[in-house]
Amino acid sequence: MGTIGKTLGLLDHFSAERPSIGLSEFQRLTGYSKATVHRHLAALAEAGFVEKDFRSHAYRLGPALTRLAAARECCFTVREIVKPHVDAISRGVAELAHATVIDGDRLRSVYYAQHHDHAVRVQFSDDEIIPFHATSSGISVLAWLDEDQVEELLEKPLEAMTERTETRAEVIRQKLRAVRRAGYAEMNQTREAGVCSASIPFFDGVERPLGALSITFPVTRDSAASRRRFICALMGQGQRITEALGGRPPARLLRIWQNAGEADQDGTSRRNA
Amino acid sequence: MGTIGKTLGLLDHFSAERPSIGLSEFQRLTGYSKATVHRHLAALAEAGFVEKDFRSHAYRLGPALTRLAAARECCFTVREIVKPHVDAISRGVAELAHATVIDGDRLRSVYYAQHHDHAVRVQFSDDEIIPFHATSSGISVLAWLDEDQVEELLEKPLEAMTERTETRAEVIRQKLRAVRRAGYAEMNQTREAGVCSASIPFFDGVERPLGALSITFPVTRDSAASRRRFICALMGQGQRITEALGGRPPARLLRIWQNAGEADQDGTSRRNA
DNA sequence: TCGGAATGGTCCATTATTTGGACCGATGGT
DNA sequence: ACCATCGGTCCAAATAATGGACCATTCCGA
Repeated sequence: MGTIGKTLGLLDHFSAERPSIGLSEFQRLTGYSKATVHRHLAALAEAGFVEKDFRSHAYRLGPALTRLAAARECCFTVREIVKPHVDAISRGVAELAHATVIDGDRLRSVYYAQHHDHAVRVQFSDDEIIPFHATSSGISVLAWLDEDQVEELLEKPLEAMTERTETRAEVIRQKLRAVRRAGYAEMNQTREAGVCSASIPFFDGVERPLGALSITFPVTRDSAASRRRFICALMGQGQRITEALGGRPPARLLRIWQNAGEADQDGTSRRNA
Repeated sequence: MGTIGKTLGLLDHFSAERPSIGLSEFQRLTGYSKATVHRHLAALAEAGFVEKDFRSHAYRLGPALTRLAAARECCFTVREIVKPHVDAISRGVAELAHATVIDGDRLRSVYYAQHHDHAVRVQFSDDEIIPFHATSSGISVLAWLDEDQVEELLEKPLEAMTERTETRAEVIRQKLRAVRRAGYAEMNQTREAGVCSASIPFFDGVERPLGALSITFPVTRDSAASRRRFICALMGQGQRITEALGGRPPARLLRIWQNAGEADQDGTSRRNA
């Protein structure tokens, strides 16, 4: 790795938990000599990527990052970032895939890709209301949201959108625990009769859920095998879509996804043998 | 300048207006050889600071920036960034200084610093309503806001908070033009009887106004000389506070501030001579 | 009050990396 | 079919990065 890589690597040692780092601490974290670390930090500081704390003590992330991130966001909306991943999912499983983001007390659709292989397919329009409690997207997001925020949302009365919609907060809390363990959420006709869905969440840079990626399909195509395919496809994109958004999934979730992927590999090879 | 500085310098060529740049274009922009530019971009891409467009064409800002910016924002609120600048202003002019940010259709106070030199001083509390049309902060922000957003705000009925509050949209539009030319806004008892204020806006990374920095003082201390002092102090912090926030003021405003600063220098030296 | 062990920071000869011109294949316009 | 331009690669020469020794300051316990 070249000098540039090393220097930029320094920035990765900052996080929400470790917002400022001193010279010696950096030396220990990186293994480079003090002089090297100091020169790298000086160069980063020169460009505004880090800044020194008041009495030239510890270093922390600098304003240039905010500026550049704003420039990126400005011409590169969530929709565009998410698009290729939604398209990939949709192509992969030949069903409706869509991405939603948190917008106050509900989710907002940012992009969806319809697939045209099936005569029977789920219709979808952009301006539909997507409540947390009645959709797999919502549940997969809630599962990784701050407990306080979850409670705030569950306190309000929950609308029963179909006869299968769960409206009891305690049952939903239980579901969230199961979803956290499973690494994905699936729902069967809780929002609209005849429609099932499966979802995984995606995250921002500090492991907060931003929204969800989901597959929506008619109940007539629901089976153990198809659900397995859908969930596998979602998990395959999970890490990629979060990274594309500049985010980082919780390590715990990442492990679940990876284990699931390996288990599936094994299954596939056995079937092929 | 070392290698690192050159590499990071590449990122500065991206902006809202030029969101993606090809290899040859970079070569022209920087003057470096194609090989050099390519290697720098490859290193940046490796670290996620830029990403290549679909068919390995142009480069654009990468997800790592979003991630790091989020980490920075997470432990480093606007309040903390703004604080030293507000304190500096307050100390410098011995008056109440405060910073506000846009919050929907009004401003929200994020920090203020009271000064205790005067027996008579403006009282201020955190939860006051700060409407755009009746405050210098609001006017200075409006002056640099999207025309569409300005119109949206001026369409609503404007409350007369004192007998001097301007409520005619057309007169306010006129005022905004004057404020854009002047580089600052000042108001005399338009929000509260006996209270004057002067403000300058600060900006995000793509030249959108975020909020304003202002000095608020009793009308009894209003004079041409004091106003001049206040405005001079504000303009002196203008660029710094925006940069600390990771932002960039419009070039046009920057020129106005610099010219004003130089003019004042001249004035001072003449007075001292 | 003192001394030791942290801390942040600098210097310089050695070392390893960066540099840019020449060169290659691909693409697109005329 | 041509030429211009694009992104990308290679390698000897030029240059910048490296880290151990060293210094000043601060902090902490005796």
